[in-house]
Amino acid sequence: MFKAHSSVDAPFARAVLAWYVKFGRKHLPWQQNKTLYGVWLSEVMLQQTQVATVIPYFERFVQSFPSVVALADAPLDEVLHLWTGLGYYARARNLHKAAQTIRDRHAGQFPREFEHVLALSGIGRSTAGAILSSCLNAPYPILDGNVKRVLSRYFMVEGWAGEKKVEDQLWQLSATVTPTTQVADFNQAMMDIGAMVCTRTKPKCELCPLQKDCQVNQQQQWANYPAKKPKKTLPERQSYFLILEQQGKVALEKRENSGIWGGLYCFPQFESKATLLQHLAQQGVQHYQEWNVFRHTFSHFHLDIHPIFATLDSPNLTGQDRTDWRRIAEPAVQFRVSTSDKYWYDPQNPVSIGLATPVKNLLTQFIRIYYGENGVL
DNA sequence: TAACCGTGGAG
DNA sequence: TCTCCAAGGTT
Repeated sequence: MFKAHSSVDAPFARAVLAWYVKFGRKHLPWQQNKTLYGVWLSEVMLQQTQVATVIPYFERFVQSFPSVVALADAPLDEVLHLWTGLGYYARARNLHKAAQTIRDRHAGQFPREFEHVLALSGIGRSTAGAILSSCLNAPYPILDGNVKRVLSRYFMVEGWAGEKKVEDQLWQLSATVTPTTQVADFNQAMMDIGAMVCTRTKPKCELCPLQKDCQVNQQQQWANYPAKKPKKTLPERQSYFLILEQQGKVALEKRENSGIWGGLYCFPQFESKATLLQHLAQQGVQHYQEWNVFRHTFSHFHLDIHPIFATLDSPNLTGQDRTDWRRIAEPAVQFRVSTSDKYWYDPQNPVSIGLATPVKNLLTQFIRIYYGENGVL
């Protein structure tokens, strides 16, 4: 495991640190009154996610869960609720699990030792280094997308960073240029340079503190570095969402804790229109309404969503309970949703559960139609 | 090693 | 409308 190698007096580190004093970001929410907990939370939220997207989520999260133990003690549904729309929901599940590990095995204190941090769910080498360097100035390099781009260009590294050989080389380079002191500012500066100066397209080389010795700049080759990842066309899948209404409430199911939208609540899904209609027929429902089809794109496939709306309009439920849905007529209570995997969701009195973005949007659409413009979500 | 895992902004 | 990809980690 490489630690930082460089001296702050090395030209690379000096240039980067001097740039940071003048132009670096110092006013992001998680940079104020730094705590290991807050920095950890921000680093996880920022994985594969842009700063502007994260800020409001971060604010809501620390408001609801001011400490590691508060997070650990919260129901997972509440955590996923606050993560709704941010994507990569395994991050939220891992965050919750790690908080419980910290509560139970580290006396509620976020660990300060690299190996212990790395062992927590959802924290890899780069995130562990980012947390400890940012909070404690511990001498660990980082390697996020920004740093990869800066180093790939400065040293003109060949090959796609997804290949282990290339990634190993970038880690080695990062450790070599990272100083053993002032690591917090240095690492932040490298990310800032990557995000603000050494951008993917049209880098502002004239504003870069590393311009003089940057190999890509000298050869006017920025467009070719870093190497692009080999692209492949995303497969297309179809899914039929049943939006089943009864007395103003909508049927939702809790998804498995793994896979896409893991742990979130979703409309009952069907692979074909025929199977959905067959299901409806079994409920004695004859009428339905097809809403507009729309495409939702994930990182690795397209999903064409076909929403089909129907109503269970006979309120006198004789107690026969012929359908799955009628067995769950009791609405879930706030904070106790997990006890049932199917329930009637009341959009006017919403419980705290995780909802995928298309589900949330369809619920909004439902409210507009069913309650008019005054609905609550 | 490669697939899996979300969403939204930029161009 | 479509492609690319962002403060990556896990399986």
